[in-house]
Amino acid sequence: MAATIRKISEIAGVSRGTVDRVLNGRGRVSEEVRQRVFRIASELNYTPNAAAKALAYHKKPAYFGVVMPPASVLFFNDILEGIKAACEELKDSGVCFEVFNVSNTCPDEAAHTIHMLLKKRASGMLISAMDDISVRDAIDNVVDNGVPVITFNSDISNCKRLCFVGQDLYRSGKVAAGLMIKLLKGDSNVAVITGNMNFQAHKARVEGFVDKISAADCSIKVVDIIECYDDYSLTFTNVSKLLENNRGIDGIYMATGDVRACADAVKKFGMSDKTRIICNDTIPDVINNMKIGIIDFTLDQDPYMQGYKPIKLLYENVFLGKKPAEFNYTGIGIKIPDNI
Amino acid sequence: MAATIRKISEIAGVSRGTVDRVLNGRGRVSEEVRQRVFRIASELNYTPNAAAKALAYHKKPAYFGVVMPPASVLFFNDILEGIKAACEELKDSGVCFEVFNVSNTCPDEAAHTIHMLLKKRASGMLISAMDDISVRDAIDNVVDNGVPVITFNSDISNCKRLCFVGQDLYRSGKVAAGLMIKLLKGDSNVAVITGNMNFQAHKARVEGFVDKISAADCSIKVVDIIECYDDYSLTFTNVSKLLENNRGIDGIYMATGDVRACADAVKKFGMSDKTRIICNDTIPDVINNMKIGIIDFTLDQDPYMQGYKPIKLLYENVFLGKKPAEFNYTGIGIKIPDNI
DNA sequence: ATGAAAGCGCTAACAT
DNA sequence: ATGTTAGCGCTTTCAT
Repeated sequence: MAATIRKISEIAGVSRGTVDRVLNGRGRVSEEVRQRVFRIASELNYTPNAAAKALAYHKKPAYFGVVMPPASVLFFNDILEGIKAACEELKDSGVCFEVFNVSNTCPDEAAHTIHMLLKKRASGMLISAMDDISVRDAIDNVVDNGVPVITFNSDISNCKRLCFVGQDLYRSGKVAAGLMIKLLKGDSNVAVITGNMNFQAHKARVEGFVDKISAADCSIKVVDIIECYDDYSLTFTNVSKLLENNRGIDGIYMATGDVRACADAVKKFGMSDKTRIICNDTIPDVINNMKIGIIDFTLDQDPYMQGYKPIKLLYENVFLGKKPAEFNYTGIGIKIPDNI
Repeated sequence: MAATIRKISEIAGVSRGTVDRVLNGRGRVSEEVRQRVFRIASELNYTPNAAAKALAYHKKPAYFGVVMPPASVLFFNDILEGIKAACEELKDSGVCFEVFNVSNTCPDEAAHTIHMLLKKRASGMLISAMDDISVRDAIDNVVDNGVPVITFNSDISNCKRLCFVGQDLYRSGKVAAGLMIKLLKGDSNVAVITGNMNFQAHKARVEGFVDKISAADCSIKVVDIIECYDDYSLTFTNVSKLLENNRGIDGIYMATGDVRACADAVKKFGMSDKTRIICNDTIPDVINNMKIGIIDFTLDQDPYMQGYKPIKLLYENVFLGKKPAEFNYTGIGIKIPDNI
């Protein structure tokens, strides 16, 4: 029989209310009783009963905030699906989540929302925002106030968040390389397009790709790594340069950037049969270009799970005291039109 | 505010006990009251509070049975992981699951266990067994007694089960074809190995593969479809025949069967560079053969989800009255060593 | 600083 | 056939 607050209170010779105060850090308990209760709880391997807690919180559910970009950033549509599904599952669990869409280019907006949520006495937060100092400071402030924070999709470096849920970017680059190796036989040249190598997130996939190609027993050469800063025309121009005059580019890995621009350039030069392209994420533009044979594979990062999992982890942490792993990587899915 | 049994009872002018009897079909209620209660419940859009239900069932949880092959069938290891995870999540939800491992070759054993579970008054069952008449009859008997059944991993045809969780085999064959098309350029010949074309489950993938190849604008010919009945030596012999004398086989699709036998034959003839192989499932033998370059891709059917999902669906159906979709297909994952 | 008790929505046992 | 009531484990409010 699992331990309960009642059992602990009987053993400790105090009331259930006191045990509740100790275990939930509500203060107003003598140090001696506090220690005794903690000791007994740990000896009995106490974990709170989720159903009882949920029922007790029924009238006034614990409040959580989710801070993320608007769904107009297409990719976040699927993340939102996961969030909704998790909330639905937890609807009788005594918790309630509110989503705040903030700009994904102006970090101050995120920081501001985070401060607001702390004021509103949120019991926890889920955050997907730019890796900026203002966001980092806001998060650290929240955590210092005893409120846990989980980052998802894109991590915030060196902050006090509880954990991160998202893709292992380096590994994703390796998968892309593994695929490229299967597609290209014999001596071949590939180019890599990314956003900005000064951003760790834009660099990681490139490194994974290059490392895997170097380590593999294959005759592929990475002939170019081009930063296009997520810009359409810059990408179009650069890819066009790669393809024109038949310079012998056999494959392109779009690590980060505007896939449509790349596809358009390939179409313009009629190189779709000669040039193998691997990119990321499963959004309409990519799907369409895969269907017409411009793009060979896209790597999916399971956005649904990137929404679903953080909600569950935050709930489990706050309500059940579970400690998540620091990094919760979502699967790296290889997609062609048939298995989307 | 969500409707509760109390609110319904007040509107209907009956006691909460009576409402409980109606909504849970415990009988001993007049037809007139029954109808009134149902009408009010539906008008208020009533759904039971999961936490309250869980707490009430705390002392005597509802009992569910899981009937499936032993974990010595390697593939079921991962399914069991999913089952365990789901059970852990539901541990305070007033339900309890017991797993029964039965032979996957002798269907009577499964049927017998199913009957036993009905006698033990199980509130629901999860079943993965041979598609045999004895199992079908046992399931129908259980369902006729008002106990829901969900099949998983392999479906039981034409039975009264609530739903199925597992792979869309036909679609899986199409994905294999999609990959083969990417791997083979120019005129090429592929062979398909399966178990027994009289079994719908062994036939479906082959059909998906062949249909996709036919529909695609490619110059691949399916030159042979060979039944090997999951037998090692038969598979080894047949694959050897395909490869010896350099008969121009460029690809092999192992739809169903002994992958190790196929890999061994390819090794024997030293054709690993020339012959592209696509198979199914992510088990040690397959992983090892992918790492050494014998197998190019394997298609994963997300066994973890095939264990996790049925548990959740059964719980949600019995406890929360949710109707699942009839077919719950798990993802078709394309795997190479880098993304396992 | 600590205790006592009501209540969250549902079930089950008992009473009528 | 229907009503009444005592829990399930936890939180919260009110006393002391």
